[in-house]
Amino acid sequence: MARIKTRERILDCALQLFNQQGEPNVTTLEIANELGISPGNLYYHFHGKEPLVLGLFERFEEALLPLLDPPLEVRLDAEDYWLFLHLIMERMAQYRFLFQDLSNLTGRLPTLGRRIRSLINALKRTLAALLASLKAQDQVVSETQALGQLVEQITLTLLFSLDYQRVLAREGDVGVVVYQVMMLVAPHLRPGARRATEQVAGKYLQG
Amino acid sequence: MARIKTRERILDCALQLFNQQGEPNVTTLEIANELGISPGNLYYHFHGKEPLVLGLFERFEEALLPLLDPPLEVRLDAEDYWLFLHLIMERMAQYRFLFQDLSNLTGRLPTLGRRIRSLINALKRTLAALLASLKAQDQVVSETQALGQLVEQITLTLLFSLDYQRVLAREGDVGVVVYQVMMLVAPHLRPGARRATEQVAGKYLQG
DNA sequence: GTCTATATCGGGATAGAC
DNA sequence: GTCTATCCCGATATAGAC
Repeated sequence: MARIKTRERILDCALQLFNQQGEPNVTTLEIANELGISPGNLYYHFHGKEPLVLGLFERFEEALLPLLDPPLEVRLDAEDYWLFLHLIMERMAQYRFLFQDLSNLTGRLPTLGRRIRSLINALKRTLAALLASLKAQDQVVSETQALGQLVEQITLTLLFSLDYQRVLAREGDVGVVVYQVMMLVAPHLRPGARRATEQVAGKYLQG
Repeated sequence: MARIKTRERILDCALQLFNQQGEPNVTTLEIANELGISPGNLYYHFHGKEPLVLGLFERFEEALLPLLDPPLEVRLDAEDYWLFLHLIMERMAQYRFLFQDLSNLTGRLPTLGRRIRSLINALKRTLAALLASLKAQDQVVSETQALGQLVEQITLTLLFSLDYQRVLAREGDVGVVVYQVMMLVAPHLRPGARRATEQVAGKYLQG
């Protein structure tokens, strides 16, 4: 049949509501009502909110993991780095509810916590590998200590910047996050690349 | 009488439990039990969790605001900046529950949201003023655009770094946050100051 | 697979005695 | 101010019919 399976529709709807209102503020009843199905039916597919969140996390993981296996053999430049970050952030923004209540979720669902940590570590490794590649080409001039810290800082920004924007009652734009990260990396680039990046960053903010 | 007023004891206890377990995971009943008073009594003093959170926020505001009125007339150097950040972070850490569920809290309690935003803005102004002062003394070399972004980045870090550490199942140390911010500012310092800072930062991480 | 109806449970609110 | 006892409600869980 052409109709999407109910299970998938539930996940889609839950994702939407979670993202809009925050996971703790959405009840299973609301999800059922929004979908026009009964609470009992929803319970048939997902025994509560917990498995729902886990189900959505699996989707997220599937979407993100392929990106964390970057083709390092090719020669890349700073532009590629921004593109890469943009793709990451887009996927994270699609599941932004996961990051709005990160400590809470990871605290309540230890399984989720472990898997998220492992995902974050994969992300850090990738970010570090790409930076190392840029350094090997002399695009990046900073020392290793500083770069290690830079990776931490980029990760922090990717994880929490949308949240930060929301707290400040701003729109929550992926472009802004990428801009922030560009400005974060810029001081570590060699002077020429640095100026170029700061200019591109300014344009990025509008688009 | 020598005994602390019940109202204050409730606030103290709530703060402790909120910080340990996260505000959403603590019930008024738990607080009452922990204190050895009845739920009814607690309700007599605070009609629910909402006024409790507000009450704690007021305390936090009182503790932080004096710090956000820095003596800009005196000549300061980078060292003073780190000390200042350290003091800020210590106070924030004392009320860390506020930042563990920031979007949630500000979403649920619009009043709190407004006041937190205003506090964040005061913080940003102060951070910017101090950076400008360092720039006036040629300690800082970056352009204004970059410095504006740096303020955003420092703010983000102060607000979310403890949370980040918690998600990674680390200890949640104020020193680590200050270290992160130092490494964030370092690339904007003139070469001499930069090296000095990176060295001090390394030591800071242990202490 | 999907529905309706009901049970359960936990947290918050509240009355009234002391 | 503080206690005990109870009520209320929203959310989740579950049984059983269709």
